[in-house]
Amino acid sequence: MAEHPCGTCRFYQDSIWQPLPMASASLLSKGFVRRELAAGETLYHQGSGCRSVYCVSGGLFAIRSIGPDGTSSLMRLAYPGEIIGYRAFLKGGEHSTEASALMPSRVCTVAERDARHVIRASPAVLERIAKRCADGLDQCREQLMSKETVSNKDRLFDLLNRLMSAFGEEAGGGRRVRLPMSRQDLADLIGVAPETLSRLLSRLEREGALRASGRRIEMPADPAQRAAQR
Amino acid sequence: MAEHPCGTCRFYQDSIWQPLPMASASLLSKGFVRRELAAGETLYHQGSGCRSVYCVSGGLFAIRSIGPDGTSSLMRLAYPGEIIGYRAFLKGGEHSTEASALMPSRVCTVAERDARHVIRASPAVLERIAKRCADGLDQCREQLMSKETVSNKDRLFDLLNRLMSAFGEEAGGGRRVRLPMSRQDLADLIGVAPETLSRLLSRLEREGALRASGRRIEMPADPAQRAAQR
DNA sequence: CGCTCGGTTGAGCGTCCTCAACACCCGTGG
DNA sequence: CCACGGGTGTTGAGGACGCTCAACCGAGCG
Repeated sequence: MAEHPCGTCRFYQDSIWQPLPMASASLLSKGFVRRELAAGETLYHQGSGCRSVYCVSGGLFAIRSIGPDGTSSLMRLAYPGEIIGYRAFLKGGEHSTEASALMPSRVCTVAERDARHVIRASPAVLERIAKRCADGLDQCREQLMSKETVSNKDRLFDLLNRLMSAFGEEAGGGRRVRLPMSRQDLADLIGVAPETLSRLLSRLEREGALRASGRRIEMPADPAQRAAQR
Repeated sequence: MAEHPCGTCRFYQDSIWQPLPMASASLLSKGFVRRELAAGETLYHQGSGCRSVYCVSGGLFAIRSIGPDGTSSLMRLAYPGEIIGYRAFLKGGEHSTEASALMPSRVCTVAERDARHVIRASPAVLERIAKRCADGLDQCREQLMSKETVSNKDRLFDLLNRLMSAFGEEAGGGRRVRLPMSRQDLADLIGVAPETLSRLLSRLEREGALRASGRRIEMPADPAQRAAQR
């Protein structure tokens, strides 16, 4: 019989497609596509109108905004478990950003048509999508807030910590990670010029919070906490 | 018979409660309360859990965030036509901000219970609320964006223009408005220290974009445009 | 009168931006 | 093998902007 397509997913219990009555589940299965993306591949383009709902189930996505002059800037990251593309789905317009994989990644896709079918049959799904949207709003406001209250250096440190805990590995009394993005992207992410980012990294390094060499970042296990505490 | 409670509202055509089948409309009427607030009155408190959905139908509301240390800061304004309180409604948690009237104002309130009843009967309403949430998200990102790209002076000018067109009046070859908030609030709104706000105003004045005296702001009609163009 | 409160003005300072030069990595091509 | 060039990242100098602290001003009020 129709198993729930998210049944084996690591994020099943928090899935927006769950719980679902049997009939809706088989409806969902029809429109459900699991997709692997190589690093650099783009999932959807800014301005495109293909309004699927995507659930990141592995890897990392860059949500970029492309200015009228062609320059693009990394606005935020989407980690496994996050829903992306819901904004265009809810508003029914075009995507206002583009999403591309920063490392080999996987998404589960439900095409707009099918998603709307499922929602018609099970309105609770829409409720859960709306909740994700409200979460996104909270995050955005949080970001706006921290921009005023937290120093760029600290925000960079927080970001690196987040990446470290998501993708890092243990390495002799500390952790190590290979950053999946360029300095330029890193700079965009915390909202600073690349030169400034470089200097912030130097400062963190001088303070003993980390060691950086190219895209390799190492952080001492406990000492970093103590040093960063200051 | 049960008229639609929003029927006579200036924002009826964009109402989230519209269109609605007759049966749902009378359901809505039951939970529908129009409320007048005096300047300074607060609509809901941060941390409170009474999750009505509010529609601003007149006046102006301040959405404030109150820090753990008791200091409050004006995060954003809610103009007539906007829905507020939907975040707590969607997430089912407490309000993360407080809303208070900056001038004599009016809101239309639908209590959580009744709102959920209406939604159960007419899921399209939830869809419209979700859309408003996505709008809010867009606005928030827009704000984040403009923070990086637009100077504080220009952002202040834009804000004053917005207030001017919402609440200003014609006055001898220009427009005039009485600001419904303190300098501190104005400063919070554009994310700047009060001293800096004062200087920004001086600069705008020196450039001929406006004349400010206390809470009175005057803007020349066309010359301002030309002067601001520079 | 003197108080407080909101607002303005001034001085000093830190941070970040811009522009520019330079260092480095790694490919291609001689 | 080495020279070259582009892309990427770092470093330096100079300047703009906003923050903080502090003094001051004016209005409203006991």
